[in-house]
Amino acid sequence: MPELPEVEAAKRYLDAAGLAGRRFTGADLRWPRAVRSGDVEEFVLGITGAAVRRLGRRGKFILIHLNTPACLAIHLGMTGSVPIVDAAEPRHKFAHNVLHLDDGRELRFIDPRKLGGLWFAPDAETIVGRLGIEPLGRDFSAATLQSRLTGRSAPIKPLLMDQALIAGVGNIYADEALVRAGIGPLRPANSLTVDEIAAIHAGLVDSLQLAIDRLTSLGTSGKPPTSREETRDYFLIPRQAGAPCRRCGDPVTRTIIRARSAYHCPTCQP
DNA sequence: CCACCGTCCTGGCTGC
DNA sequence: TGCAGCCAGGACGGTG
Repeated sequence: MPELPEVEAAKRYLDAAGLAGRRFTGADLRWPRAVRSGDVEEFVLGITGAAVRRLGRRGKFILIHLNTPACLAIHLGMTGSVPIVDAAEPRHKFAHNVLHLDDGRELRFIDPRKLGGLWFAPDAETIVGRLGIEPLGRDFSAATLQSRLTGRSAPIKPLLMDQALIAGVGNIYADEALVRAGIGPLRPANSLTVDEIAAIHAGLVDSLQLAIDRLTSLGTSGKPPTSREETRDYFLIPRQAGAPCRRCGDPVTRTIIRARSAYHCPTCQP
């Protein structure tokens, strides 16, 4: 479930928790398969002793830039979270992997369904270099979106979720962008007009920014935001078939597109 | 380029 | 109440 807004909120949480400037003193990897960058030994050796220079985000990846100057990256998958807690605190059942800090705290990677992951690489580009454009970046415009969609005959929704095309958009915000634009998820990308693409662009930017504003207004104290309960009521499209569309009140429809649940309002999105 | 499949995982749900 | 079985979800690799 964490998509760009939730990952951004998690990154801001880590910033607020004072991760920058801290040094990793070691790692306890009880679920080593979470390390996706290859060698687990290399991961542990790479971060141990390294200090955090600054935090960043690219798509759905949290980037922890080190002073070495390698990079540690975290992907939350669907159920991941990254609280920083005192090492003495009892460990959560699913806190399989723990990175020790030099101030007596630890960064715990909690991930019940184990779809998230950890990366270590000499530089961030190695990890996130293949990602597409940042939808909240300066160079993401209706025109750039259009150029990236030209010649594509696939339905628009899975294209919006293609990380190599646009970084950070997942199932929920793709649906949100499309309902804002009034466009059905199955519309072939090459059938969209310039105005429709502009509406999708605006819908994407609006829904992502609104979610970030909401998540961060909840405050960064305590545990990282988990999104679900916190944003669910603010989605235009309820994620339940038959539930009323928040815009027109008509029941929304659930469609399976590429093995993903797509919710849309047949009235608002003809 | 497009579509589909399997893989990773387990909490939470449905149906019997 | 118990239990079996399915499903969701993101990314990636493979096949046609």
